[in-house]
Amino acid sequence: METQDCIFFQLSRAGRSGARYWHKKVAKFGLTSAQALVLLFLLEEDQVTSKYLGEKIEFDSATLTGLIDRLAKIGLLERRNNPNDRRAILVCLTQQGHKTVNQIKNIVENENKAFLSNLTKEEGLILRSLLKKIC
Amino acid sequence: METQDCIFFQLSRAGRSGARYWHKKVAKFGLTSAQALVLLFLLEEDQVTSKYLGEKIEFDSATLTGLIDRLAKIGLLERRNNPNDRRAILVCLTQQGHKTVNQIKNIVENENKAFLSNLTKEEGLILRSLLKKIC
DNA sequence: TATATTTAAATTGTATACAAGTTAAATATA
DNA sequence: TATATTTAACTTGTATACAATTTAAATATA
Repeated sequence: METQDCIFFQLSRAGRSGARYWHKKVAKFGLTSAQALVLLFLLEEDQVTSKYLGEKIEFDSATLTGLIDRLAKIGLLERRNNPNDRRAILVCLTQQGHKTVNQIKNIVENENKAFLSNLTKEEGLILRSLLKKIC
Repeated sequence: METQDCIFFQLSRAGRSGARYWHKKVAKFGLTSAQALVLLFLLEEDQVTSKYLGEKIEFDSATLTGLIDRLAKIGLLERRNNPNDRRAILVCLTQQGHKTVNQIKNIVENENKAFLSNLTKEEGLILRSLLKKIC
């Protein structure tokens, strides 16, 4: 088997390729690709614990702590106390965070299409379903 | 569009999932997932420049410098002078490197199959061809 | 030939990514 | 209730990942 055909190589390369592409699109907002994804998830479900968010997007708790730190530092979200559990935090979009993520929301669908422009619509759907199946 | 269906998220997640899985399999050799991939490429084409290797596997030159450093430090490869170009190096497997990468070679195909066990053989082929198309 | 430009690696700095361990609070159990 | 266990987030340390810069050597051009 050629190493070029090794699935671990192919998935790693595709993940990096997507992240580089996406980063170029969100850099204008001062964001990394991972940060932009976190914000998009928070637009769907705000005021969630770090634990919940990490399970949703499959981010390690250590990774998420750093991500939240940096997004808080630039004023896009904030940690709030969780009244139900003093160990936990609530990750909340700020007003500025809402503004920024709405702009990202406006481009994400088109950038998905652009990134997959080498595929037909059907191929795009198949790719997504296969990726879901293996994760 | 749900963020779960964003291709940048899906590719990032799949890449991380594959890397975690592969790392578990090569950790017994004291290797990370990226290191094991680099060694597999060197098994196919040894004594190549860092530049060439980076283009082949789409690794940044800075990333590769570090990877080569660490693989050299544990004795699996070495930098040699390139007689044709004194700026360049030649990345070469050591005897120990050959020994280790041959053991990895023995497991990589089965681990590919195991990782993709949720897919049929056809689906696996389709996934690979779609990933190739977008990279 | 002398100078300018380009190029291969390495370096620096920031951000994931994740294993392992810590801390404080919640929950289970004696 | 007192103690043990579990849990959420954070911390620490190592390894990618990559943009930007530096260094030294190769190549192009005046």
